[in-house]
Amino acid sequence: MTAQSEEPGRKRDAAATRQALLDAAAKLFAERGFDRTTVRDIAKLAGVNQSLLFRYFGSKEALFEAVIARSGREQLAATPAERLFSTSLRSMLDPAGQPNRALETYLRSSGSDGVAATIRHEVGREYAGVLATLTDAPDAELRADLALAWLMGIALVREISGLEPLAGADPDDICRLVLAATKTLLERSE
Amino acid sequence: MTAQSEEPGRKRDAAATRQALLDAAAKLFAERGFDRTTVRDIAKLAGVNQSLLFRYFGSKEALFEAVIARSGREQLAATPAERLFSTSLRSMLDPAGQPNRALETYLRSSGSDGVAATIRHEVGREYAGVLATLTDAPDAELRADLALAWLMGIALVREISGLEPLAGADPDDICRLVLAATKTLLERSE
DNA sequence: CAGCGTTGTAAGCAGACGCTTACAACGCTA
DNA sequence: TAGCGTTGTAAGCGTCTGCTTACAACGCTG
Repeated sequence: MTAQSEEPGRKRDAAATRQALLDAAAKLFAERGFDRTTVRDIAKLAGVNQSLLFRYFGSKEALFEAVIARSGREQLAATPAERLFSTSLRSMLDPAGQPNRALETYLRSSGSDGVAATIRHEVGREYAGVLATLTDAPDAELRADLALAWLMGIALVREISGLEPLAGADPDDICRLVLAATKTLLERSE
Repeated sequence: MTAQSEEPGRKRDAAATRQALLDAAAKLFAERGFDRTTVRDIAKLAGVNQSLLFRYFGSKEALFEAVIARSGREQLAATPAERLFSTSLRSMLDPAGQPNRALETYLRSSGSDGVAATIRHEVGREYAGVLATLTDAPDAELRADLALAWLMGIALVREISGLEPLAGADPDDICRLVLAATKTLLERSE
């Protein structure tokens, strides 16, 4: 646990290797989900030997947990509640250059079980918890779950199924329709 | 291609074996999706040797195609357009004893590619096409896609993620909220 | 500089996967 | 009843999976 040099051009840098694995895993888990990402792919993208993945993280599931723990709460912490829905919607509609891919990872790992399922559950609960603060209806949490479900469904049908015209539609048009419909769900009564 | 005896208690009955494989595959594909269902599981549930699966269907993908082709268009043919959304919604909310699991299969196979992806695409297009007849808005098809996306998202979050309170909510409550919100999407301008 | 923990590499293990092959048992027809 | 196509079985092929092991290279500390 001594101080580590930060200069580039290094070899034998455990911290850099860990980070490379984390970055590679975040990218691949978001693109393919947990099951369809192999430890060999992650190690190859990170440019390191695959056995190091197990040395530093113990298992593929533990790596997944580390990835989600890092990226999952970033958007929640960075986005005010009243903008979370539209921000997340736009984030999923615009695949390019989005730094936060927590929901994408969530979606593409929806078939997995084990620890991956547990983590998915927690991420979903946190998003829904924030969305629930947007309405004062007695069933606020159910409404929030339904809104989140729509988000996931749109991303599912658009990015995974490629259903037209949704897949090629203008994000603005989608936002307009969805936000109009969710007004009855998430607005305050006052 | 001669006539086949239909009496029970038979052995060496190719038609019955084919049907057993089809039934077993339909059940498992709906429950686990394409990738997570193995040909060994299908053959075991059908009570036949797994090599017969390849004799009668050629490949796992071809079996999937046969399953979808059979069950996919049943609900579409049996349900009038104006009831398709609520019927499908209730069908997905009530997992027990539902004869039609086309959308469930669609959902749980969302991670697969290859022929499975193509078939998914077609099933989605057919559902959306019917839903699009419910509104006379110029962007009717986009609205239909969004409605279908909500269906899929609700099923995803409810049955796969198990997010509460959605997962344990009364189907009636869900239907009420969702149908109220989709009124702005799918109603006619009369 | 000797010793030793740390970082990295190469090879391989056991199991699961889709699919194929070789062959046995059955039953129709000539 | 002899022949032959059909139905079913058992075994295994090649590949991929997550994960482990054995070992080499490095660099700090005594």
